[in-house]
Amino acid sequence: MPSRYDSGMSDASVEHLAATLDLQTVRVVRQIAEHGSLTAAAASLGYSQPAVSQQLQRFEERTGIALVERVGRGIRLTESGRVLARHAFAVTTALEAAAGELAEIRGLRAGRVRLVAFPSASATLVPRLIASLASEYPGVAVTYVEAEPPEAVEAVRADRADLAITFSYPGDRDDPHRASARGLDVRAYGDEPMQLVLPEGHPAAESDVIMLDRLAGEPWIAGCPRCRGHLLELAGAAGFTPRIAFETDNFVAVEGMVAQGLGVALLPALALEASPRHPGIVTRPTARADVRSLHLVTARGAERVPAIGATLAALEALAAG
Amino acid sequence: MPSRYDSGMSDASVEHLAATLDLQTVRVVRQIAEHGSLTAAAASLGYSQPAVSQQLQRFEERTGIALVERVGRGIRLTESGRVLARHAFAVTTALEAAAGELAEIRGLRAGRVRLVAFPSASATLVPRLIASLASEYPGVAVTYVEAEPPEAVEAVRADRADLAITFSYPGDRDDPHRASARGLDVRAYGDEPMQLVLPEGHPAAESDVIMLDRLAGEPWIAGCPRCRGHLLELAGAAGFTPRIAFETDNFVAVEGMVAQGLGVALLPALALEASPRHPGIVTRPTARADVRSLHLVTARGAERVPAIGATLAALEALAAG
DNA sequence: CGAATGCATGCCGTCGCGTTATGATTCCGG
DNA sequence: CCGGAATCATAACGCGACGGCATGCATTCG
Repeated sequence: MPSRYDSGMSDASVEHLAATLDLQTVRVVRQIAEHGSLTAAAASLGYSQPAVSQQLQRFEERTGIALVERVGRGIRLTESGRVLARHAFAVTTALEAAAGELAEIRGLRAGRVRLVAFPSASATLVPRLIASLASEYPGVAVTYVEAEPPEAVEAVRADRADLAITFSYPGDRDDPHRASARGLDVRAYGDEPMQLVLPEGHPAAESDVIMLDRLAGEPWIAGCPRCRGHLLELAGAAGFTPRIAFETDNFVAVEGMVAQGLGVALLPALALEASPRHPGIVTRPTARADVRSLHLVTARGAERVPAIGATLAALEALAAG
Repeated sequence: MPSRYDSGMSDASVEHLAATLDLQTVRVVRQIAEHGSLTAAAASLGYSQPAVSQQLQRFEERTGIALVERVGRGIRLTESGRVLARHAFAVTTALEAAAGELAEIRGLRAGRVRLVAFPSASATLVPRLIASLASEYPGVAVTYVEAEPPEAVEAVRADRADLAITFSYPGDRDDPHRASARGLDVRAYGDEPMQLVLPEGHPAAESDVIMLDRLAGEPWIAGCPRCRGHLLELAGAAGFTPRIAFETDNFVAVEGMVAQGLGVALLPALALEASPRHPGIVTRPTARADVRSLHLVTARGAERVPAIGATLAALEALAAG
């Protein structure tokens, strides 16, 4: 014969109980344990007294677990109530720890951003960026690795980096705007002028700008594979196929070779800025003012990550300054 | 100049953030961290996919904290998301621990009940009660202390006991039904017959029941103060004032004195049951079938505490059996 | 014995939070 | 290169949880 004293749901599962435990009840019970009365708990939580009263009633009806019992004109926690209050401390403490860390990240007092950029940015753009971030947000950790555009984009996709600085040139078959960056955010970050590099005294250097086809017969010193692709693209448009005499991805070496009269080269402006101007060379823009485009690649929505947003903002400031 | 990349709420307080952290988001993020996709997290939580999608959006709008970023056709957690996921484990673990303990109590596999009862119940009612509880609910801890009714009620009020077994007699000025138990629950637990105790061979023992006034001239052996009060009350109703020859709260001693012919006594049935019948005495009910009433006193609503409810049910079963 | 205290109750408006249906991308296989 | 599957976002909608306020009831205190 069932007693009138059984709860009627004594065998409900622990999982279901955990799923129906709500934070409000946990907070309420914690405050009741600390203040001893329902009214004081309500005031402490910024609620009206009936609110917490109903909160408890809903919980008790839902779970069949009595948390408080009336005594006189007040209440006190039952055994279950005290048990929950004890755990409530652990729960709210863990939540506050989480909130603290999130606030640190949101306030840019913590966080990290993993940069990846092409090599010629390593000596110019990236150091300035890192210095700017470090002085403004000392709590944000910045890491940096070098990688050519295709690998850089892949690093973002595979979550090995947060922000990739890439470049592309018109006609580039690996243009980050195209398929390789599908599902990512790509921001244009301005254009970088291409500079022709000639030995001092080269006849073509007499004019301020140079038609590319004037150098059709020169031996060329090519850079990295993609830079070489850009050269071939531009030369093709100008109606000739350049004769590649040397190849190296070391820009300083390129300048040295040009100074030695071994050939001419086409270098992006950043590469030339990376080191003090090598003696014995001159640089001229192309007549068509050719450029390569810079891009910032992130996961979609990543600008809302404070550290990444701050990095994007710093990059904008660098471009403007 | 504010950048377009700032969140717009970077200085909101940690307290506010902790207050707006909700359990659903914590659970969702935990599942996303474990399953890697929003759809799988939804399935794991038993929700539809849009539900968790909106849950995340609401959180991000409320707090300005991005938890996920899109990549390809999927998502991944941001830095903040991973931080929250890490803490989410602590939070849900603490909640599950709480749920587990509550379920144990609800399922009567744990819990405690603190009993307090009057002395003559110690040897009869209480042992049977404890034995019954111990065999049916081995996980429930039972403690017991002896106290006379006024102190027993006070123990419940002061949270030194959960359940008091008390008695009262008609006209009792300390009747638990009255002011002393204000704000508590009082349940009637039947009546206990009062028995007159006479030495063997006493002339009044020849009849099956005894009119109290037949013993008006006898010396009386009184029990505890309240028992003495009951005797005075009944004798007063019968028209005489008993002459108290001895007083002791030791019921066995009372029986011994009666057996020695030192007087007669009025004892409750439970006191007589507590020990084997003392030789040389006989017991008879009073002609008016006088009784004292038993009561069970708890905090209001305490019957919903599983261990206390089970104790009440066990007491009912004992009374019925 | 009236005033004050503490909790419960009833009523009600709002909005959080689910659902289903549908759209927009992305990825994959033929 | 082109459907189809997979994944998340969006829209529309309904319900119930959850607040507040006003009020009632029991207890306690002066």
